[in-house]
Amino acid sequence: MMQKSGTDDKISNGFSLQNGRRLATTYIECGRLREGVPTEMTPAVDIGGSRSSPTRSSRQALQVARQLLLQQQQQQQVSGLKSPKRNDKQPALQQQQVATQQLAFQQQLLQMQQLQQQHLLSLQRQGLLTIQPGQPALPLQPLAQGMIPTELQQLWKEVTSAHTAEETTGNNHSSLDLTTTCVSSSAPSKTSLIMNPHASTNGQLSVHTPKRESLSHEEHPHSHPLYGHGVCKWPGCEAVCEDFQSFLKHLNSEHALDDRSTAQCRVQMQVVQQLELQLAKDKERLQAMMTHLHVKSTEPKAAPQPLNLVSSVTLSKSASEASPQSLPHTPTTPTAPLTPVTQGPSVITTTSMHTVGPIRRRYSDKYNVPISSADIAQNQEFYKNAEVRPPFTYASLIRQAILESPEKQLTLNEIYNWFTRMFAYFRRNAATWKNAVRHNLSLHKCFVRVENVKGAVWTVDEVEFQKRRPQKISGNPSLIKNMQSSHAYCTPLNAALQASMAENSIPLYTTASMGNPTLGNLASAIREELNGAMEHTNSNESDSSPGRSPMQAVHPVHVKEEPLDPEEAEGPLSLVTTANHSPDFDHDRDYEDEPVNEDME
DNA sequence: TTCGCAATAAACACAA
DNA sequence: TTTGTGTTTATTGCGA
Repeated sequence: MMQKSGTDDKISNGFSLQNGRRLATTYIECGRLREGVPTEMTPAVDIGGSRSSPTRSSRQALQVARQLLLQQQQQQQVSGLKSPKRNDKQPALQQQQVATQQLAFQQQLLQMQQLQQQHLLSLQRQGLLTIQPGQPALPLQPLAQGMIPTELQQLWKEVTSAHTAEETTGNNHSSLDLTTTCVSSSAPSKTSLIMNPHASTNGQLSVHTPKRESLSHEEHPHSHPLYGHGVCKWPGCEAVCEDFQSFLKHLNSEHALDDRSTAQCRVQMQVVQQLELQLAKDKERLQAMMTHLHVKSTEPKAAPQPLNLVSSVTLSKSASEASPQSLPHTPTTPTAPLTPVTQGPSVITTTSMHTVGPIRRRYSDKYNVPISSADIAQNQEFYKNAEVRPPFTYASLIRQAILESPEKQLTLNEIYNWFTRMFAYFRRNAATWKNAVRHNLSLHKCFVRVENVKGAVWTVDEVEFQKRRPQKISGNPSLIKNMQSSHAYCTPLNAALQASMAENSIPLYTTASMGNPTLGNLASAIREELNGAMEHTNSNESDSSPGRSPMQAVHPVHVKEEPLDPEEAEGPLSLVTTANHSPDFDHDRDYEDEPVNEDME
């Protein structure tokens, strides 16, 4: 998911081979120099304005402008080779020119400051950017450095015109689109600029679908990240290009490697940097949240935790620090993952999951719930990509696999395939879990072997399976109450996320990832736990009498998606049954069955 | 402490 | 003989 393609490097490489590299190099070097202290990228010109008052910023901007102009004067006096604009006119003329430019430049700086402040505010308002104390604002200084006033003037003209046009047209991505505001096309040139294809598409940052962008670019020789729908997608350009050839021509002529393009590129880099920074911060926040939740859930006891999502994270992080005894590894050699797990939507890096080899572990009985398909879309991608052990018993997983099949029966091999398909975790240590699968199939009476024309298939005896259910949460009132409140809290959230997912026909994690990638999982996990608790409470009443309707016997019971009255926890529960293949899941059935949820405690 | 369950490991039998 | 499938037993850990 992370397009860690190294924006700096790409652009740096591109620039270093092209004309006009001076500016680019200046910027890159600037960035490198400031790498260690990103929060001080703009010590003088804090265009973020989140910390300094406008007055102060203006004063600082003026100081910077003066310094820049003085530097330029000195350079012109000393060498006189650097700037193409520099001529050999008399010093008086120069000074007059400089004085004029100085005024304009100062104004430009101020205006740019204000403009970028507006953008930042807009970003902040929409939650796309969080500038915290100590976090760098968009650095203006690198932008200003190395640019001569006339260039800035032109750039500023373009910026303001584009920005005005954008505002009047109500461009809905204006908040993100700092780069769009920076350009219109009019510069001559000769060489093409290597842009990071991940960085921008039509001025919009392709943070959500970077892979698709790059792939399409590679797969189709005539596709280009900067070209689409017959339009040049160079930020702010949108020139109509009849075909790809004319686009290339346009690209080479209008967006060549000159100072203007360089400046645009740098602005884009800044935008990307900010977004990456923000992403990193959100990731960190998520980790902290998960760690916190895990810690809270294990505070009362020091026993080793089941290797679920949360514990995986914390274990992997603390494994080296904590006592090794807490993780009873088996003597078997930990095998490397058979298939490299793609960095999916999950923010949990898979590398952090690999550290735990085959471990003798067991899950809390509370996980022994039948897998509901209601929230499966939210977790399928997660378990498919993240090597996280699904918090379900083998029996539950096998049952789910079988029930998902069109004929409610699977061969052993098909069950294997389901496991590997649905869970990255089961793509390694095959011998172990396959043995466990076979063991479970044989052991549990709920799995019935049926001789078929094509061999033996396995089916599920739901009545038998349900008999196992009372093992779970034994109706601990406080626990149920706890989960109920959680459920009541999460239900609206989950419902909203699901609605969003349904609207967009996309997995929920994608939608959720805009805000918090794990909310969907968390909500569903809590809900599933609640379902399990409720079901058990219910089954305690009904299990003794197997007079359930076939539907109830076959399909897991679900708590109605409404905030529950806490008082109901110990009393009769309002329950509705949900078909295993609910309509809201059917649209996902193509993908290959379903994953399970409850990935978090 | 006991009991039941689940995970894991391993041995074994059988068939293709 | 190898491999896959199926069964069974033993051990361990956890929660009730």
